[in-house]
Amino acid sequence: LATIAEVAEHAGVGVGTVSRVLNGDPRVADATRTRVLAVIERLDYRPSAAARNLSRGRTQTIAVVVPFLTSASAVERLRGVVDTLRDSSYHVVLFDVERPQTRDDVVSRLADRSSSDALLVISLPLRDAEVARLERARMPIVLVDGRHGRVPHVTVDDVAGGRLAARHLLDLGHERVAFVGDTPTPFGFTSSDDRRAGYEAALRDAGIAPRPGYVRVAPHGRELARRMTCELLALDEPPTAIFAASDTQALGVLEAARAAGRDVPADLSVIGFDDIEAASYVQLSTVRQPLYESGDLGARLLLRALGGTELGPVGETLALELVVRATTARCG
Amino acid sequence: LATIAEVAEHAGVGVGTVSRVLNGDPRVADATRTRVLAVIERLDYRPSAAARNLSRGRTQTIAVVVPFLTSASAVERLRGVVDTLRDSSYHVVLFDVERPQTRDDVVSRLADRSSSDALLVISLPLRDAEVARLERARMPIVLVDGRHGRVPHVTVDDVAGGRLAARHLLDLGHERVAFVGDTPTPFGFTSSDDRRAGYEAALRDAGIAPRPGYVRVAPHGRELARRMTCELLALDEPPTAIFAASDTQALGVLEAARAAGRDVPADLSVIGFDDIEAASYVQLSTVRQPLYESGDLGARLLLRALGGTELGPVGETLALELVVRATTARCG
DNA sequence: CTGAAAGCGCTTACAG
DNA sequence: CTGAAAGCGCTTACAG
Repeated sequence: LATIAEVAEHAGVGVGTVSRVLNGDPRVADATRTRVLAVIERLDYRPSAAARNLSRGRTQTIAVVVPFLTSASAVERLRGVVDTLRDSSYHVVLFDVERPQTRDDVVSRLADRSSSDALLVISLPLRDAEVARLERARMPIVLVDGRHGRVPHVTVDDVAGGRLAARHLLDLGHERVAFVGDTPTPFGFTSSDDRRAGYEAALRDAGIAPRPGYVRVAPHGRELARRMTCELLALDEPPTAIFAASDTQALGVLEAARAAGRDVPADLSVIGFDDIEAASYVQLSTVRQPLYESGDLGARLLLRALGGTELGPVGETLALELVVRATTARCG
Repeated sequence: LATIAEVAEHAGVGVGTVSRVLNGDPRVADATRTRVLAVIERLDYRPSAAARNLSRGRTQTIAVVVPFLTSASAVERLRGVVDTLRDSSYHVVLFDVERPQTRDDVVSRLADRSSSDALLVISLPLRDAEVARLERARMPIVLVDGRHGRVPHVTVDDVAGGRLAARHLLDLGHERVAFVGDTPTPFGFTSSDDRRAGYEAALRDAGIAPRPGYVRVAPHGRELARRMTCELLALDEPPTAIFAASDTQALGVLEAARAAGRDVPADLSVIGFDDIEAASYVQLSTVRQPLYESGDLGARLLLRALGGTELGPVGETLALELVVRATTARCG
């Protein structure tokens, strides 16, 4: 309720001096500072963020865009971002993008320095036109789980990850290895496709011909993965192993296996991707990608950019790791 | 980059007129409006949020405080909040509170109309002094999964929920029923205690004397729940059923049972609380509380308050539901 | 070390 | 229907 003018009045100084005290400017006499601080305390004065933002031209705010409900992994990345930003002086404004329409609105509105100082985008590709507009607005950006030639980003090598998963199954003697993944999304994700490419490359390298019907895709989600698996298990020659493009989908695969009376891993090996928390609940073998760390690193990069460091179009690639638990075993 | 003054200049009008066009004020001639809109379009003009906030005295921002990593259920509530607020004109500023220290800082800083218009607090009790200060700042507040005499809130009846869980186990013929829950937290949560109270009441009603050592508490988390269960299972007379105060803890219970070679539900029945997504993965019986809906309803209440409706200290109590899956069965 | 004043970019009575 | 001007509450050169 109190304003800087009232504080100045009560302390018998000018507003400029109060402002200097507020901002830790050293050129204020100790006696004056003490007096001003006492008045601030007494009046329970808090500077208006809105006024400060306007006059400084900064908002101390970072906009974080994330497709929230879409995947458990996005939440994990967000945690990394929020944890890191908490110790900074920046606030996090959360934009949850579900529909492509919302995505477009949000991204276009965000190219606006008056509402946030910087932009962190999780698991959402940016179009060239959008990047251009953001650059024009001189808005620092970092992409987490996204890639763009002109924007700093944090990713993993999904193709290598797909290879890793498939090779694990091949090493266990499996030859009938199927893939369950995502259809192309309206947002333009490519992770699932990249993982499939890695899977196919690994099979090729092992001299195994691709089988028709062994690659299944549907919109992301456990339920549809379950259904695709039902179809796979009903084939004349069903797979002995399945690589799911995400742990969420692997959970659907496990569900279908259980419903079909297939013992995992005796009858069917299953491997996922991500290592979300639920993966360890069900002892799922998977390819771990550092989700939390990706958010953490992305936030750090952004803070560095806000600190004035020119990041350039750097891409940080985080390491993947095969995590063998109880859902994969030797074939036969 | 463009300002309202430049738009006005280019359109040959005053800034007031541009402002009126921006805000949909009807008293602008159609011709003028068209001309102004054309200039806005051409200059790619976007009003400065900071300037608007300062002059309107509102920020179009809702601060959401949530103990984020602490529990899967908090994330689910947050989803409900964010989903509902997305279709409003309000932005969500996320405050993730992990340490009690952070909690205090955040809550005290938040009593400030210049940085947000309203406050939504998830799973965090508010102290009287804090409520008083918030009221003084005339800041609308809603508590989700919290209770306070003077603040609108959304909760469930945890005592009744505890009863529901225990009675389910009793109905199945169990007499040696243990409880695994949380120690009092520095934040002052009481859900676990309330659920335990319900559990104890149900046992009492059934004429079953409380057994020493059957009630175990530790800080929230799967791992510690696992350890407590190990101890329970090592008792001379181990329980035949365990009620965990949350699904997260129930997952730890299941882990311990598996490690100890106890078949669930043949040797041990397990029931949780919450019905987080992972519960269905592992076929966990549980008491479902509407997590997403609690966030959704909380956000709606807050929007109503922001719309000028006086809410009063209403408390909305959502319904609980027993969900029987595969981890509970008849005793013996 | 400090004050007076301009400026940040909007909104909104107030006149006309 | 529209313009000129005050006001929102800070920050920051500019003088002194």
